[in-house]
Amino acid sequence: MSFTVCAINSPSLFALVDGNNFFVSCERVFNPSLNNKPVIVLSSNDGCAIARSNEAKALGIAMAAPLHTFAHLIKTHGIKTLSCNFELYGDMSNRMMHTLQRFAPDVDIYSIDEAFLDISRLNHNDYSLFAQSIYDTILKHIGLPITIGVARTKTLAKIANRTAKKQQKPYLIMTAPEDATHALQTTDLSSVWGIGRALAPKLKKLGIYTAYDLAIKDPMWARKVMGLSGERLVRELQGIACYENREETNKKSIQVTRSFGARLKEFNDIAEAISAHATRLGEQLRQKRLLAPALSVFCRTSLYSGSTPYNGIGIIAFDTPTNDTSTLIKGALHALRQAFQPGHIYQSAGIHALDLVSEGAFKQKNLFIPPKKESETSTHSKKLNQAIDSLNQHYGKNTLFWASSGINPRYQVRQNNRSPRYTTRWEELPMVR
DNA sequence: TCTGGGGTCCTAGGACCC
DNA sequence: TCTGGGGTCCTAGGACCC
Repeated sequence: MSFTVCAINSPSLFALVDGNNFFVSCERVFNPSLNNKPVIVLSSNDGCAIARSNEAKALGIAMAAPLHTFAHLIKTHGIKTLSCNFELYGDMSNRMMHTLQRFAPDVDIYSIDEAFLDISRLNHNDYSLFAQSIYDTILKHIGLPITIGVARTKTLAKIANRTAKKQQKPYLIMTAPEDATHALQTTDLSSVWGIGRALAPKLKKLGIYTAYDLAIKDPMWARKVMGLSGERLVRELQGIACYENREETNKKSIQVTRSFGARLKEFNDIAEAISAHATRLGEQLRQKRLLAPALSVFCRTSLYSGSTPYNGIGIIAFDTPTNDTSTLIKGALHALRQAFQPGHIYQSAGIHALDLVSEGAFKQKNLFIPPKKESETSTHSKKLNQAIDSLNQHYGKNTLFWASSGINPRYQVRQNNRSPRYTTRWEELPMVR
């Protein structure tokens, strides 16, 4: 096969670092009795599997499999099931990403457990040594096992990483195009980064079954069949980088969505959930110094109940973009009144803020609010939010909360077996006896 | 009893303008 | 009686990711 390599004087090179079974590995750091056992971390409400140890994968438990579909295996194989503990995983992720920054100046954090290191200009002689040293450091300092894939493009680095995992190696170096051939031939099309549910069957009908089959296509053909992203994908598979590391940019949207711990019918119960979501949204907006110009709110019934699902949506636009919790709650409840219809059995509700603007960039004032009044109220609410945020940061989430979120709310998620938040709560610090 | 939650990017089509 | 064509912007929805 003939690959076109990109410009010879500055070939790109990426290392994809990916935590192995990340959530399970985070749990094992603090609970070694989980080692070598089938372990599953469940989604909120303990609904389905969102992380599986290798032992659990070997039992045939699929990603996102609902708990009840493998309940019979739990007893017979002694599977440990844990409720998710995102406070712990988020903190472990921060530590891992921070450590990775020692190895490359440009780290693109792609998800909670993955980062692309742009190592184009590092000129290492031996990338195996480099990868091994990353592996050793993360294992020693953070306690997490990782896998590293090194290749000319992000898409190939993904494939290198996946292939290394399959071979149970800590890393795979795929710097020369010919190194990639075998990995591409043994990677199923549907495992390629960017090929999902819709494209895989479409391409298979056209006789493309592996990553290799796609890599030898003409990029312009791919453009016609799959659009711009298809063209880029084929080029990436051919070793021509189309995706650089991303600049750190502001988030464009934030959503807070939860399934309820029980099915809910009453407006007031759902209003409490939405109020709690709006509070969380406010915290996140303020932390990132962002403002929401508008919100959409939804409440929906279960997709699996048998009856026709209902999904109500309501929208509220604010006079001026805001991150004030009290304003967000009022607006969200107003929007919920549009979304809610009596008579349904609701399963989840959420709130979604789009088109976020940064606090600094937003100077424009609303024409219809007298400047003095506006600034007084906004200074007052700013101080209140700051006070609540700092109390909650210091003493733990929900030390102070808004009464509209309910004292003993019925929406509360079920978490029957959540591990302690070892690294972020003083009172949950691991004890050495 | 029981089926997650949080993101980004691209595209097609409509509205609108000249 | 005749009723263009091209451009931009916005939005909803689809597809993808973890």
